[in-house]
Amino acid sequence: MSTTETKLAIVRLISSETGVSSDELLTWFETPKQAEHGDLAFPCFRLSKALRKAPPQIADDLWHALFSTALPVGVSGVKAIGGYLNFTFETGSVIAEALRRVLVEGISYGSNSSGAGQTIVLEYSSVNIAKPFGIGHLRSTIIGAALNRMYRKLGYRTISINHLGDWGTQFGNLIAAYKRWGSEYTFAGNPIRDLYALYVRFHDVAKDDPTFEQQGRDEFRKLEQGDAENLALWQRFIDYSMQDFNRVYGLLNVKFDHLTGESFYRDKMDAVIRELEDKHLLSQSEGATIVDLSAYDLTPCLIKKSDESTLYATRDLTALLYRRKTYGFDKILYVVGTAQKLHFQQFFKVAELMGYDWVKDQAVHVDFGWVKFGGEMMSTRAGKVIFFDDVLERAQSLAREIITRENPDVANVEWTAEKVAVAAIVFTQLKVRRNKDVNFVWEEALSFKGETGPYLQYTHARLSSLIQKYGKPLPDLGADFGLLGEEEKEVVKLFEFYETKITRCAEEYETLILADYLLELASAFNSYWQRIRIITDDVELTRTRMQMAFATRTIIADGLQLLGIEPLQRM
RNA sequence: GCCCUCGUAGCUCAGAUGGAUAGAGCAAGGGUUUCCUAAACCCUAGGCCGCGCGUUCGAAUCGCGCCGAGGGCACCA
Repeated sequence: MSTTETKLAIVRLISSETGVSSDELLTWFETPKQAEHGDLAFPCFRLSKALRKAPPQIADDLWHALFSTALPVGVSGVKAIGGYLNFTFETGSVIAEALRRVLVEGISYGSNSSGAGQTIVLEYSSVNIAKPFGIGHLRSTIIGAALNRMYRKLGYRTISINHLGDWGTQFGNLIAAYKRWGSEYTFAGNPIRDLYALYVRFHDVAKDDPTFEQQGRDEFRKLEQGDAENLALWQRFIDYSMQDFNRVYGLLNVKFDHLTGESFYRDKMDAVIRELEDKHLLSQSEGATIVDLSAYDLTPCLIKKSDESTLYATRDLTALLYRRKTYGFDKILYVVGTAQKLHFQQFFKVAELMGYDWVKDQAVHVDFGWVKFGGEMMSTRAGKVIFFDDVLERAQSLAREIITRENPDVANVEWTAEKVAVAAIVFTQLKVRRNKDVNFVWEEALSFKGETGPYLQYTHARLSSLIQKYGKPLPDLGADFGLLGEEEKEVVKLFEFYETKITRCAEEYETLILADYLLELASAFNSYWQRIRIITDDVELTRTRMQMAFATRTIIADGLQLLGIEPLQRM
């Protein structure tokens, strides 16, 4: 008897009593918020209007009519509490069904083929060349990469793109700065710090010296016209930057299918501008070429500056159409900060006006809030940033300290400390809702207790050493699941939600849902582990309990992997 | 000025489609280790869910208004 069949049996009974269709009733079920209320709750509130009775009365009456004398198969108890009819399932059947599935499906548990045949393009990270990897860039990178993995788990074909900020006036600025001060820097070791120093220095001088600012623009024009020296410098800046970014991507275990930045669309914009012209969408305003969007309560979308050069929107529009043609996606997600919301609304609308109706429901700006520090915005220009490297370094040395103190026989301490540090950093970004601004607090980033990445890794590591100690092959489907009871049920009953949680993440572009679930599962297991001794003299009982432990580890390992966190064997 | 987002415990955050006594973690206080990792576990304390009005049998959740914080609003990206 499976729980789904039990649900059907319950629904049929209620349907015959109330006249509401079984299909309708099935969608009403809820999971009680408190365990002692049971496994399944049927809320009677929606019946109160039709029956003209108070919900608690309805629950009571239904109980008397249907469940006071006999129980449906698989149900061990029914109680009417408040306006709810609460069902408790027979422990054995719940556990056996959920546990067996995890053990049989292993690492593919939670996956499905709901996305089969569909392609999703994800644009994320999109870092700016010549700027160091700040803690703010992390959000796009981490959220995007996690969503990418989840979509793949659900059977989608995904294409990930790092839309590098590798074109624009700032490169002229950098070239101008390089030509003036370049000889003072070595660009060895950590070349991006030198580039960043040039960047800050340029803005510092340019703010009082407009001729320097003009030099920057001139250098960019030369770059656009194909000046060999400037092109070579530009390429060097990219190489330096990518060297550094690739190191960070390696640490975060983030990969991209394409590194097509803004410069990639340089020679593709003319065709799009011509198309806009042909479709009579362009107009002149204050010397610039725009698409007027006032009919849609939007400010105009700038296509060309008054000096004929292109803008951000032109490049993004071009990229959108190029990707559509090249990848034929069913959906395209832009994991970009919420500050650019208007920009996305604008060029999406322009594409729509060009006749690309699919934009309406296939192009999505997955926006996210700021990473603030001390309640303030971080700004690269003002030099007010927290660098990824600095956070990593501090977190790693703290992790190293704890490992050597708590578990001195861990073999590869440095490697482990790095993985723990990354887990802490990554998880803080994934465990809050996207649209919230998050405050970066050192104390929190360097905490490995409670709701953190290291907590999940720790749970995984304990499970791993338990499994190692047990030493026998797992999974073992011959174990007698009937030996498991109420204690195990608290853990096992969470298993069945895994797939739903991943699906919800994918639907809402929200990593928090999975992050939160993994914490709940880990916490349930840790609580169990504290109370119950798993490996005992009772061979058969040990055998079944180990199945539960193994299944728990399977889900935690898979979930961590989806989020981009290394599940550790020891720490 | 117009538009968008946010406001829940001292701090950081959960509370999907309105529903049971609003939940975690950190910090604070107390406790647990002859035994599978104490980065754990258990207990205590801590709340006019920014304020007001409205819709509803029922509102942290929906609507309107106000207050507060942040962001965006033409040649940066």
